[in-house]
Parts: sequence; C-alpha cells; structure tokens
Amino acid sequence: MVVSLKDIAQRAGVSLATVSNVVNGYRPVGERTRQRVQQAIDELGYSPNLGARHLRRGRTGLIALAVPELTNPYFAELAEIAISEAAGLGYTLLMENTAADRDAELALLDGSRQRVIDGLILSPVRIGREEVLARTADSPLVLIGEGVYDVPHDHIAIDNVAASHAAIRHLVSIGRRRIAFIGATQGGDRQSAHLRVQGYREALAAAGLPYRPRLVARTDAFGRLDGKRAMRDLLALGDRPDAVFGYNDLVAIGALRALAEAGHRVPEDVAVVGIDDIEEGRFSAPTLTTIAPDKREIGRLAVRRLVARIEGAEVAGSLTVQTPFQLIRRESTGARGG
Amino acid sequence: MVVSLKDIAQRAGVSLATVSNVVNGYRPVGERTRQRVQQAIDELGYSPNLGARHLRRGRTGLIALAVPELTNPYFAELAEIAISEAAGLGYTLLMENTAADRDAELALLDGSRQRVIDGLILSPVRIGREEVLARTADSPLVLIGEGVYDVPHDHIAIDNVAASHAAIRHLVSIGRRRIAFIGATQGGDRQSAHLRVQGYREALAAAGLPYRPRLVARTDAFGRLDGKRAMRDLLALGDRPDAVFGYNDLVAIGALRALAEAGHRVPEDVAVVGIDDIEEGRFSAPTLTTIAPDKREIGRLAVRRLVARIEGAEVAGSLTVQTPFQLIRRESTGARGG
DNA sequence: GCGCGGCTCTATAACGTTATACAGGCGATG
DNA sequence: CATCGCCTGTATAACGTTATAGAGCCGCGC
Repeated sequence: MVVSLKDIAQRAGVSLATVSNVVNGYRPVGERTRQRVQQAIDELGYSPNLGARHLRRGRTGLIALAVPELTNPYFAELAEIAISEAAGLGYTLLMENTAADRDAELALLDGSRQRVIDGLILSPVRIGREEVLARTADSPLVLIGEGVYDVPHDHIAIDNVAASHAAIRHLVSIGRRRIAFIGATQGGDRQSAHLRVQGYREALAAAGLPYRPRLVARTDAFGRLDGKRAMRDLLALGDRPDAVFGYNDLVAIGALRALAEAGHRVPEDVAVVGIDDIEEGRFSAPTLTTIAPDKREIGRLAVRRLVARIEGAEVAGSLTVQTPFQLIRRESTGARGG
Repeated sequence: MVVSLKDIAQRAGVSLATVSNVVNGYRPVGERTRQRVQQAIDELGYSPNLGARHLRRGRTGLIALAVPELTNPYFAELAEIAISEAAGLGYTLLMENTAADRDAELALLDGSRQRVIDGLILSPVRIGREEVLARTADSPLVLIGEGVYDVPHDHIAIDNVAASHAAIRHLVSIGRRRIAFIGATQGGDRQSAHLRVQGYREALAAAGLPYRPRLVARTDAFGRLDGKRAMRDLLALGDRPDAVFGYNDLVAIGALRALAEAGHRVPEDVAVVGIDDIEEGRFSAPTLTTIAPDKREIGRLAVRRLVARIEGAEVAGSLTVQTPFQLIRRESTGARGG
C-alpha cells in the first residue's frame, strides 16, 4: 500500500497541513506534535508523491542534460559528473540524446519536454544563435561546449581557439611542419569546429608555417570512423602530413587506426593530437596526446548555474565561463611510457 | 504564458472534459467539435502538464535504466538503444548510475525513486537473489545482465557459460594451450564473472586442457585499468599465457595495453578475446576479437517487457530471455584486416 | 478585566488532469 | 406515441500536495 499525507495525519491525529509542515518545514511545528508525526512517518514509511508536489509547487526536481551522443566517452564522463553534482543539490538528472539531430535539439529547446523538467543543459551542435534567441520556453537554459555565443544564457566552454593554439604549438615544438586538421565541417553548424580550425590557422601563422587547405579534412560526424576515413583520404592525397590534429579524441583515434593500417609509424612518421582526454586515449596504442578540458569543472559548473537559476537567484546577466584546459603529452607525440 | 486545458476549453467554447477527450481519446468526440478544439490547441500551443497527468493517472511516463557505470561503452551503447525504444513507446528513459555500489542498487530497488518512475531496468552488480526477493516496491522490474536468477521478474541476458565456451573454443582452435582469464571476483557478487569463469573451466576441460588457478586473475572492477594491472601481474608470474580471455572488452583492452608495454606481440605471443563488442575494439591496435551480444535486442526487449508490465499486460509469469551472441574474429586472435 | 500579539494548529482552496455520473437530443423500436 | 438506447457533451469529484486565511489559546500590558 502506498501511504500519503492523509494516512500520516490520521495516524498521528493531526491535520494534513501539520504533517506537510513537519515534512518540509514551511512553518514551525511544536516539538511534541513533531515527534508524534515523525513517528507515524517512520512507522508507515511515508515518502512524498513527487507528481503532486510538482503540481503544487510548479517544480519537478528534474533537470536534463542533452548531448549529441551518449556513446562519446567525453559526454559519458561529463554525464557521470553532472549526475552526481545534481544529486548533491537534490535534483535528478535526465540524460537526453539529441543524436546530433537538428529537430531533436529544437524540440528540446522549447518543446514539450520542458513541461517535465525544471531546466536544461544543452550541448548544441546543429542549432545556432538565431534558434536559441527564438526560443519561447522560459525555463533556465545552460549551454555547454561551443556553437552558440551572444545569447542571454549561461554558457560554459573551453577557449577553443586557445586550445588549438596549444596543440599546434606542441606539434611545432617537436619539429612538425606539415600539420593536418581532421574534423572541419561544411556549413555554419558546429561552430566549435570552426573555432578549432581558426585556432589551427592562427597557430600555423604564428609559427611561420603556410596554411594548406588540402590538409584540412572535413567530416560528417565526429566519431572514430569519421577520423579513420578522413585520415585515409589525407594519405591518399600523396603529400603525407607529418602531424594530425583531430577535432576530438575519437577522431584522432580513428586517425591512429588508419595510420596503423597504412603501415605508418606514430609518432615517428606522423604525430597525432586530439581533444577531450577520454580514458580510451590512455590505453590506445600508441597512447594519445590530447588537450584535456576540465570535465569536472564543466559538469559541476553547468549544474550549479542551472540550479541557481531555477531557484530564482537572479544572477547578474548571462555568464560565459571559460574553463581551463591542459595539454597532456603521450606517446602519439613522442612522450615515453603510459 | 503556460496554457492549460482550461484555456483551450474557453477558446473552443467547450468543456474541460471534451478537450481532455480530444487530447487523449478516452471517449469519442464529434467531428466538428474535435476540429474546433484541435484548432485552439494548435493556436495556443498546448502541451499537457505531465505532473498533473501523473497525479491523476498514477503514472509518470518515466522509466529508469540503472547501470553500474555510464562510462562503460557497452552500457552507453545499450542506453542509446533503450532510450530510442522507450521514446517510441511514449516513455522517457532516465539513466541512473549505481557506480557499482551496493547501497545505490538497494536504494534504487525499493527506494524513493520509485515514486517518480513507473518501472526500472536494472543491471545488478552487488546485490543478489535475496535482496531482490526482499524488495517491497511493487512497480515492475526488469533485470539485465547476470547476477540474479530465480526471482519473479523478467530477466534478459546472454548465456554466459555458452559465451565463454565459444571464446575458449576459438582460442583453442588457433592453437592456444595456456589460456588465462582476467576478471574473476572475490565474493559471490557479480555472478556473471562466476558464470564466465565456469564456462572457461568447462571449455578447458572439454578441450582436454588443464585448469590452472594461477591463470585466473581477479579484479576489483572491470575497467581498462583493472585489465592492465591484472595482465601485468600475470606476466610477472613467469609462466606467460599464450592467450587471454577478458571479462569484457574494457578489461581486454587494458590487457592489450599491458602486453604492448611489456613488449609482447598480439596475437603472435598472446591472443586476446573480450566480450561486449564495443566500438573501441574495432579501432584498437590490434583490433579486438570479441563475443558480441545482441545489444539492440537486449535494449529493445528490456524496454518492451517493462512497458508491457507497466501497462498491465499480465504476461505469463516471469520470463527469462537469453539473447543470441556471436563471435567476431579480429586481429587480436589472428584475423586479418580491420 | 479586557484587548492584543504570538504561537500552534486547522480548514480549505488551489495546481491541471482524468474518470465517473449525468443530461439532453434524436432516431429506432415496440 | 411512448420508450429505450445511443451518441455527444457537461459538470464535478477525485489524485496528493502546499500556501493562505483564520481559529483557538495563552500570557502580557494597560
């Protein structure tokens, strides 16, 4: 049997309202009564009906984290952090998979899901500034990753241009001159790819190296297979690069695979760098040099800002936070050991 | 502004009940009225308040999938499938992370979370038959993976013993004689490890090979690092195995890494087989031979059975389904190409 | 001695739905 | 022509909770 406030009230011989006050302390209750009520709660094993509470309060205690792919370890690792942070704040985090689909992102942005969640953390891929501005829903929204700037929402990301700089500087520092980039995109979507390409170009220029469009490979998506295909295409071109910078670790790992299959040595023939620092890169052969964003910071910050907004803290304007990152050298650029 | 049934009713000049009937078709509505109501809905952009609906119907439309680790690609891949299957049936799937923690599993089993979800799909790791039997909550429960048998709940898994057989037979067929197992456990928890070890022993016996306890390595968890450490320990033992069967792909990938660091060639010196067929194993160097469970089938079946129970289909008794699996040969046991 | 404020507690009206009971109209049936 | 049943639609009571208004009681100050 499922116990409600009424059962407790009956058992303890008090009114509904008093039990409610004992449970959530909205108004003070006398010590004797409180004990009687508490005892009844313990005996009957009451736990509040969240649906009813939601109906009354207008909040569900649910927030969502929407990512383009659950199977990308970067997002899985981020999700684990966010889930535990949300739990600590009394919220339940719901994972949404947009599958990098524009309609899915739009639906989430102001769709019906909003009726059940108190707020949304979104990693946009296919939508841009206009779509976000056109949003009608009024529940709080926090953006993570890149793609959308200058909108009235909190935004947490790393500085992609700077991250690219760091990667390219590292490759230049170990003597590479023909540096390719894998993971550019066609359209204006996925801005982070643009930013990473931009950082790549700037850093090349800063190092006095020429920008060769042929060395920038486009991909449809950003998985291992995309990286592998792009690397294969680059190799087929004839003028082999001596280094590759991948849009993310998955793309870089795909590139590693293509290089191995083509019989090229990493890092001797071609050095490889990714972004994300997923665990897989610490176990690949060779291990993968990467730009490590502070996932813990990103996950915690995103949840905390969202919850702050939900709970009404009129935090000053929208806030864009750039979290730190770090270059981690591993075998794919010549570091020794694991 | 947030529109409710009342607003629609007013606009269309009908009663609340009629609008409700248009929305969810509980009772038929005349064609003319239906059109007027539908128009009002479209114009005002109504979407039902799920909290209220939950309160009234006693169902939330939320189901949960609880896994021991989100960052295990096997579960991430399974989750993607389950999420889309659930969406197709009109349910939202909530991911829960038990972090392989006993208390977390227990809390989920009959804890307060039950008040917000209609049913639970659980991949148990630390709890067994007794705990499941002692459960008080009465919402439907579907178990996936191994660990708990003979309980009155639906259960979907592969035949672990048979899977182990297939793996060992394969290793024997390519001439291996000293076959190690990585991923045994200490206690009675994580039954699947027991079953996989059991299959390993049986298959050794069937092949006329001796069972050497020293070649069975225990691990605390089942990640890459655990596999790497265990492999390192096995190598330190002196009598090097000529093949390794890992509890799962992650463990096997960790083993690959340890072998590479120790300078052993795979598969020439040591062949390696895992279980799960995660994408990572198709890109590792060497690519990983694995036992591939039918993740699509498992995910879809789990969701469908759970929903069937929720919706009251008194399906005959509890059902244990064993889904098919398949051996996929790759480089780590001598197959050529990707 | 009376009024007034503070302290507990209670009664009750929402929140937005859905299911039940009921009412009116109209054609078919006896 | 009266009656029955079907078909549409309505009014309304829940579901379990929380917030608001208010009731009873006690002690204190004038």
